[in-house]
Amino acid sequence: MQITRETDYAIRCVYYLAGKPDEVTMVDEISKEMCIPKSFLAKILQKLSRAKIVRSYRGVKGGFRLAKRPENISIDDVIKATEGPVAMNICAIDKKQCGFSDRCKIHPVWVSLRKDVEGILKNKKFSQFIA
Amino acid sequence: MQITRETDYAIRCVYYLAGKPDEVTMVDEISKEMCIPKSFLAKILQKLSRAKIVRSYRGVKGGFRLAKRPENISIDDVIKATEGPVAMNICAIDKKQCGFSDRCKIHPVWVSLRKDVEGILKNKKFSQFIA
DNA sequence: CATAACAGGATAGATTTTATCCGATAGAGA
DNA sequence: TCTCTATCGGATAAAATCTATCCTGTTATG
Ligand code: SF4
Ligand code: SF4
Repeated sequence: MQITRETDYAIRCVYYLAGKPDEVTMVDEISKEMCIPKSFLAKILQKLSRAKIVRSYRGVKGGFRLAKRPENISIDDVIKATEGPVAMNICAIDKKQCGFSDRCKIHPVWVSLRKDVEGILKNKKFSQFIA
Repeated sequence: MQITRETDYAIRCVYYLAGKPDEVTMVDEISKEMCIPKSFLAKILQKLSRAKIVRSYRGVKGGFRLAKRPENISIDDVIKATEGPVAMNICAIDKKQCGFSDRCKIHPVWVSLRKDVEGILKNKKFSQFIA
């Protein structure tokens, strides 16, 4: 029912980077400022990087920077990057995941709820959270 | 992000019982009809019983029956009984669960989303699902 | 009082979560 | 070019949670 710590960290991390979208920031700084275990954060940033939410810079003076403007990154994007699509039940993503779905009257509840929640989270852009 | 199998089973189980709200049904029957492992279901029914969603009858001719009318049982009630309050993040239930919540601009998103989702699920009564 | 059916506690395998570590790689600057 | 720094990516693992089963005890029926 809940997002994982990993995803929460990811959101906090993007939130921090959104505060200085033009600077390259080291893992170590984000880790300290946002209270996220450094080695774990490094792994999370790799996922965000593959999802094109952040860009990485290696070597001396390296670090991370948002790959897009904060107004073009939603909370939903970050969740997708770390733990896949939002859904409150397996059948909301893929009906076939449940052998019971053909006979199931509850199924549409999850499909519709997913649509609602996804819609809300897609509308939460990081530009809204900057201090 | 997702409800557990246990909760899905619980919902299916209440759904089945809602189809015959005045009969006492054995675990074995629910198990077979709804494709739920019997011993697991027995445990789940204990939780539903403690939550006053079903009533149990012991001894010969025993089994389970809804403790209320289907129109007075919501999906939210069942989720609460098996895995506690609906929330997409720890801080949506209790701000203090996260040491970062005082400084956190994302926090209100989860509080508001929780309210929305809870509202939707509270409105899904089992009377709506009867065939 | 024999039997049927639930109650509740103990247990355990599988999976997921939450990390950590290390060798490899790439870039900046001397 | 050489060195230093910071990320990359894979391996690893402890802890927590999920999923499920079993067994003993209790209760009610006929
Ligand atoms: S809601 Fe119905 S279709 Fe979806 S997982 Fe549960 S039983 Fe299957
Ligand atoms: S959203 Fe903010 S307050 Fe909530 S858990 Fe994450 S960091 Fe903490």
